[in-house]
Amino acid sequence: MQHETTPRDTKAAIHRAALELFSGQGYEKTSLREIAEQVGITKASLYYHYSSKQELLRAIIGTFIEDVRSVMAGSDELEWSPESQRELLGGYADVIIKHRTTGPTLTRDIGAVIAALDEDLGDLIATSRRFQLWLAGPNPTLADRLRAAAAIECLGAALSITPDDDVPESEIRNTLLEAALAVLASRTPPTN
Amino acid sequence: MQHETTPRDTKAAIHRAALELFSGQGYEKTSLREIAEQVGITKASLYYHYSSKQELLRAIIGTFIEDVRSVMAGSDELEWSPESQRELLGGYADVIIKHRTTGPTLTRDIGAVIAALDEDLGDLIATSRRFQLWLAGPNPTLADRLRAAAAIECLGAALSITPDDDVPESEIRNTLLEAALAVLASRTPPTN
DNA sequence: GTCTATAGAAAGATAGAC
DNA sequence: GTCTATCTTTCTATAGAC
Repeated sequence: MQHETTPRDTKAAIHRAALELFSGQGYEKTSLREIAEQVGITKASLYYHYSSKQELLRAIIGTFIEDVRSVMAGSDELEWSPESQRELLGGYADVIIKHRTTGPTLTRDIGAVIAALDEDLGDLIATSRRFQLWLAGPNPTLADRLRAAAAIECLGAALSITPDDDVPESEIRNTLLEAALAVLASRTPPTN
Repeated sequence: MQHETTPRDTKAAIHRAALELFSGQGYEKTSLREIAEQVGITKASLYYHYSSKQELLRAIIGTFIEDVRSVMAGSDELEWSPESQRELLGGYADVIIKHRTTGPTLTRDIGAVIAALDEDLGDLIATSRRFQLWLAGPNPTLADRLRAAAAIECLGAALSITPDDDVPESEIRNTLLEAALAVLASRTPPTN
């Protein structure tokens, strides 16, 4: 309780400001000048803490990516069953809700995120594919895989809820999880 | 069959090139130099056909936006019923699938799209909100509205399917529509 | 750790000849 | 309608003093 803008952790302040600006107006449209301005330092000082704009982005999305991969990797060890399906999907929902503030940056600036991931990208894509396939259940048809994609997309709706809405996170989680499971269970009717 | 790069419609060629580049690497990361290069003209010539980069974006998303709004506006005239719900949701799916190539640009560069919409934005947001509320059914709870958002998100999965996949569009449509309806029908179980 | 100053590149856009 | 040439602005990033 000594300073207004926190003591020596300018680094954290930069992180916060960047996250806020990236979320609000996108990665490309946000300049380091703006970030520095919001923190109250100069661009040059910013470079003391982060060696590039891309590294700043990496720092922001890092924990999210790690959490997502960790959950998805669970599909490599868990045998498929309705119960494990529910469990993993629930874990996925938890991660998304936990990182709700980082979400917009991730979904919106995919291009920049992909570039920032660099060598970790291949791994993540492969893990994601395995997860989606696992989610589709045993011997999945094309439609099953489509449903798996849709179920994942469903959980993404958590990002479209503004955090200051008076909807408790537990209700968001439950509602969307049930919705995603309903998607997986849905089957096209006889004909149409 | 007189020319390689089509006769006098440079404008259409610019449109195509821009759509391709925007989809591939994003709006902000694509420069007018790149677009001009791909078309085989200079930047200056490009400005003869489109007065700004933003107008080029407007031209690209224009028909999509109009179609989406048109479908959503249907909720203002149709009385809610399970049948009309299915009908409107189906129309929404059709629009998304129809504009699949434009989709990535729209979802990815939201910031730029919002800026380009400018005065049409307010209208679109309002229409979208009414549509979502209508979709949630009569006397919707918060959870109902969440499900409506998730159902819409569901249909967005159509954009994540690469067009050269050998999945027929009709199957995509049916599968995702049933999935979205399943979301709307899903209800959280007793306790958890 | 923070600053001033600036390098170097690339962007969007315009003027005016042909 | 297309070009060359150029303006103006802004960006990321670095050098070096304090």
